[in-house]
Amino acid sequence: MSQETKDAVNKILTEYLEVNKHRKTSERFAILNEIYSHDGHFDIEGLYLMMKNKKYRVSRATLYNNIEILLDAGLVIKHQFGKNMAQFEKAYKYRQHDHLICTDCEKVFEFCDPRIMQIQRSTEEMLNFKVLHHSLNFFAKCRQLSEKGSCQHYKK
Amino acid sequence: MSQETKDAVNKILTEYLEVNKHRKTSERFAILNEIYSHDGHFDIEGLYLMMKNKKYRVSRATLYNNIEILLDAGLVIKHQFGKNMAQFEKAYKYRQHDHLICTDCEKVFEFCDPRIMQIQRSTEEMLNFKVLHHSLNFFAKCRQLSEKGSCQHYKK
DNA sequence: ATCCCTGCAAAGGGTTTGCAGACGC
DNA sequence: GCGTCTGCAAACCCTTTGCAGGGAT
Repeated sequence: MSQETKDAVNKILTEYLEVNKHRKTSERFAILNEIYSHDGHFDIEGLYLMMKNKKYRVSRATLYNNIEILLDAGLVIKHQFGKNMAQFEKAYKYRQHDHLICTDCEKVFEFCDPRIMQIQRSTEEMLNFKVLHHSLNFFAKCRQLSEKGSCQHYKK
Repeated sequence: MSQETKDAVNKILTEYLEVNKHRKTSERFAILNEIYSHDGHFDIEGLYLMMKNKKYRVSRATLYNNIEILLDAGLVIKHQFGKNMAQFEKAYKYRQHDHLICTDCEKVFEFCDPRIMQIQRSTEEMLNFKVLHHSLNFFAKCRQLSEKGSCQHYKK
């Protein structure tokens, strides 16, 4: 992740905190920067461990509290891929995309289809809502599994 | 829900249990019939209370166990609308549809758009998967709230 | 008669909460 | 200095699990 992007998200967070009269604590910026140092999805426990490994002193409670702020600031997106555990990913300058989850190995693939925005516009008009964000997930079986009897992309 | 539909889903469950060598217990059919006696979404706790109120003797563990069977039999669909609690709805002869969740009052609206199937087909080809099911949710703000300062459709 | 399925209660795991101390403002 | 934010641990809630008894085959 470029320094340019990190500067941009730090600025967005600063402004968000000022506008909403929240304090600019070091933890808040540390969490944001940790998130923007990695690609892909993460969960709270993983984020906690990553920061702990770097000798960063953060509590799980602070992560839970601040992920809400980052969600509200539009810097992070939350997903529920069918498990009880929430997963997140960074949102800034990350192209709009959706997910396909392998029902066999649970690996998550991304894809992008502009037609989802057309559906969104139609739905907004039909129901008289303003859509803030969406979540489209396909749960699918790998064709290699169907054809060869085993899934070729097991997680980890 | 018509008797015709109830007969049909009971038959589907019977065949599913026979094919998969599971026992045809009275609880399984009672749960199925309870689910098909209501419209809209439900969670396990709600289903438990509904059956308990009818003096039906079922345990939560049995509900959790058997909702898995109903999911696998294609008679029920599972949703995770961003809460930690899973929500379900009946699947048989219920037209394909997706959901818009009001970010203000959390009420869930349904809509139907055939273009989602086009996206599904494209994604299947691109990633070489066979999609089993999908989930599309729009999280949106009610225009009445934006314009009038209050949401007009509070839950319950 | 076998052994899968059920009910009950306890355990599990992710998330939230309460509170004392720390620190942004 | 005031009031919010943090860290810690306990509480919470939904879900899963273990086990003994019961019912389907």
